Amino acid sequence: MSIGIVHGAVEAPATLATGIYERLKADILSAQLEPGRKLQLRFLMEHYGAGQTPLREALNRLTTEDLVVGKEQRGFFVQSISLEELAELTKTRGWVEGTALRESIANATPAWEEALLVAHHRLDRTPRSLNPDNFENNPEWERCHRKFHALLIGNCGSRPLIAFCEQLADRLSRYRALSSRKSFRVRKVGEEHDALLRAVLDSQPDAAVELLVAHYGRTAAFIQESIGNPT
Amino acid sequence: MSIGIVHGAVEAPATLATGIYERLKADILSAQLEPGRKLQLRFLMEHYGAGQTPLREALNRLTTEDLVVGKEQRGFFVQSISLEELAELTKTRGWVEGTALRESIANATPAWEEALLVAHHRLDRTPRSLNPDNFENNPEWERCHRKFHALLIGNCGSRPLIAFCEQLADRLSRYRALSSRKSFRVRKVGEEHDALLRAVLDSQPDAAVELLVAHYGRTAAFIQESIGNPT
DNA sequence: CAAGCCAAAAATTTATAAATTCCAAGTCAA
DNA sequence: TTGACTTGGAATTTATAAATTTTTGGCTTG
Repeated sequence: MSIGIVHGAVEAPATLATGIYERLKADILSAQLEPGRKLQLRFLMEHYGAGQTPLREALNRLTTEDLVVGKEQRGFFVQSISLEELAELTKTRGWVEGTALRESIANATPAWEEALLVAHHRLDRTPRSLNPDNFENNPEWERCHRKFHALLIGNCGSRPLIAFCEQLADRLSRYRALSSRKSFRVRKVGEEHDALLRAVLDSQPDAAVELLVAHYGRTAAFIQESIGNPT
Repeated sequence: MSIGIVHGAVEAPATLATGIYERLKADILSAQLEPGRKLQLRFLMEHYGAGQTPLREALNRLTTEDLVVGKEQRGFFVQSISLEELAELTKTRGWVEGTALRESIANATPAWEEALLVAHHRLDRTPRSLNPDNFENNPEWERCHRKFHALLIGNCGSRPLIAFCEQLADRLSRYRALSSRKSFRVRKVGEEHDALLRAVLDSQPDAAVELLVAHYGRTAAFIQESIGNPT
């Protein structure tokens, strides 16, 4: 999910199909298109203002990413969610990002450590909520958070692994979006990031991986609770 | 790359697009469509006997799997290969299948161990070459081999991880196809599989993972040699 | 009440049109 | 004369509109 920013301006996608793809993906990840929903072409054409071909292409790409399921001859649906999948994704993310983080630390360079430090600083500075009283999700914080985590594993030296981690993060972000829609309570994660950063900069892979896995585990438990108990 | 066999008959894909997708994927993996080749719609339409839309859908799916690259407004190309990617894929496969195998062993059940035993037996029984004198790749052996390796990691309890392993195996199979095209020498892998099976059945995860990683490492070295030195 | 048929809706595919890129020939300046 | 830059047309990709299947849900009929 790369954000195409060039000199402050959003780079226009060269083709309609990729534009639709990005918008559709964003709408699914933010759960504006809710899990299980049927994606009828007529509706999509009207909603996104495009013909069938670009839509069909976008849907096919998302199918490979498991965000959309295509039942043959019966149309496309937003992939449905389940507590089981949440657990499976979290478990897998822990394993995979664990090895990626270990490799990243093993390959550590000053430049990487400094980038990590900066990303953490920015994350720390960015307010979690747009509104100090009522929680209102701050997309800028989301970006910083994502960037920080991407950087943690980004030094592992395997582009396929990084891409897989991104995919897992995408699939999990849908659960987070649903959670924050139901519950206005917010978990404090600042300390967890602090400890993680310290372990990484101190070259303590075992501790770092343990902290990372625990971090994801707590997020999953939090989400599970807020989704399981409808408010 | 699931082979759709039901009661001995190949299940016909419900839609043209998925049929094309499977054929195109097979042709890319077997390197009949060579790396870097431009995939012109006119040629594909003629060659696969289909319209543009199903082809376009297939290409878009393959794009997400990194088997095809789509340059915007400039068409589609078979993903090119490089020794660098070979190394990266091999390394990643070792890491990921390593953790998957560990989990599989941790979750071991009698049924799984027996399935593994059977798969190994079948692999052992199937001749590597169709022709005893000159090497001629036996697709049945390929299937058995793949099945054995899939089973090894298939008990890990994470469908996303299994899917990722399959994708890595797909991307690597292209290199193997190119290698066996250039060199008629064949590596003996029977003993490696034997040792691997024994370590798994003896519940020795460390040894098993080491054997698996070494197995993939040797395969990569073999391929690298035969591709690097054109015969 | 179940099975089968018919009409409407929806997905898939083909055919047509529009937009973009590519290539080569030609022009101009150095 | 050479090299870089433009220009026109052909080829190709992308998008829209129309046609073809396939499914679905209701209705009739046994």
